[in-house]
Amino acid sequence: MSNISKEDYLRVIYKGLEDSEIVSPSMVAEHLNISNAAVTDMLRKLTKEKYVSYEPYRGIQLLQKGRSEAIKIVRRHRIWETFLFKVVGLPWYQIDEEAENLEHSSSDELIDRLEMILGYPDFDPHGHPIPKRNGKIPKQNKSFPLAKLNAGETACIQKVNDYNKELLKYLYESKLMIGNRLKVIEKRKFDDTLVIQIDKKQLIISEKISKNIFVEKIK
Amino acid sequence: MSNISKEDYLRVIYKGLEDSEIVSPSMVAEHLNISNAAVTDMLRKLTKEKYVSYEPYRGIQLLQKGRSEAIKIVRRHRIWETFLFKVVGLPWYQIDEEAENLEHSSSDELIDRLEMILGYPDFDPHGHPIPKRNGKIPKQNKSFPLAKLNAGETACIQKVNDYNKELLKYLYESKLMIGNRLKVIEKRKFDDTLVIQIDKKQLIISEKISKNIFVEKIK
DNA sequence: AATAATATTTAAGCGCGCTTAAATTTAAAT
DNA sequence: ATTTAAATTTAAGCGCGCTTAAATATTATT
Repeated sequence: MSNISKEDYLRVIYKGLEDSEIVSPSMVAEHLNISNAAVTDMLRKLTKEKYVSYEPYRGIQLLQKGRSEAIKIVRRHRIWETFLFKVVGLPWYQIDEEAENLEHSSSDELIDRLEMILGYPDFDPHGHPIPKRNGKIPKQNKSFPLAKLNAGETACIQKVNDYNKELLKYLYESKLMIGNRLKVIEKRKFDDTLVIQIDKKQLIISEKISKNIFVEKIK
Repeated sequence: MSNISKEDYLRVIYKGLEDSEIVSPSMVAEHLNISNAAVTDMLRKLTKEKYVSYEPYRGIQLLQKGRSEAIKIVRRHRIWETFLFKVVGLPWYQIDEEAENLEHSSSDELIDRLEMILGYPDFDPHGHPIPKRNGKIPKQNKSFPLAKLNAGETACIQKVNDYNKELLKYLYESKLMIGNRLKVIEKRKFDDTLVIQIDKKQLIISEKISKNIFVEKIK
């Protein structure tokens, strides 16, 4: 991988904060595939320039400047993902990778046009909200990892983590996609492996996968 | 401007060779807005890696490796330009700038899909041929700069140089676009300023502009 | 409370693509 | 042929984002 920019750091930090309270340097390093030392370096710069605040072992926080910058980048990323999926027709599991490259090379005007062509969508193909031009973020129902569902419960897939292409490919092939409904048949005590029913087929899902799928309960 | 890559150098060299026999380091420097010394540096690398051959004051030549690489980049660039114009709807004078950024961030698969969506066009919106996936380049009729046309002659605009956004904007506003027909009413001896007729209106065009417009004679 | 494991920072260094200023080469003009 | 102008290269240096290895700080374990 070539050069990682400030934008990548901010995106990863922002996405990290979407899921968990605390985002540590090592998490960032892992997502960007770089060394911890590199993250320390960049955090110093981002701190100096008031993008983030940071205390060792207490996690990274986005300051106003960093948050609004990150939202712009996430907006670009998710609009590209949606466009690549709906208009260009790239496969569901490939759009994240491609958008990651394009997001750094697009003017605001281009992004706005893509958004218009798409009809101002609220969510991207992986179920994540697309920030609006003014920074507003579409609201989503409360959701939780599929891993926490119990036997007998039914739910609907709201979003999935797109950290890993292989995971996405697996989900795609198993039809574990946004909006689909599923039911937990069995939850194995020891390793939290789930047996679920989706689309009239049964599927066995490890905890490593199910924790990346976020669902809403169905009343 | 941030970092210029090998790809930019190769694209500029290739495009330079489309128009003139000799491409010098200083021409490259000017087009990329960097110093001559930077070009010297990069030429050393490109020569060492067998992309180009080069003799001072005799111009830069593309070797096989460099030529095929350059063709790929030009292909990406021109497909993006066409897509941005026809599908996204960005203005004619803005697509070059935008494509210059996107061309470095696109997989071959993405480019191939865009090309398919466009219906495998032979030429981009500025009239330049789009190399095919296999490297083949659509043939064009012989053309020459509008500046060389004489009073009374009629011609058709085949392509325009897209080096400069302001130039393109001017051409756009004057309807000096691809395929349009024009007639030279008068050619002023001293400075080669042209008076032309296009679309029933008369236009006065300096030599600095007319040398960037390439036309075909109409029989 | 002492020790082990983990997270983070520091230090030194590297490759890249750029810069400016000075030196050199080639081409053009007289 | 000599001078002048223009193009090119060399030299020194810089900022960036990365690396690895070693040092240090925090948290977890016993």
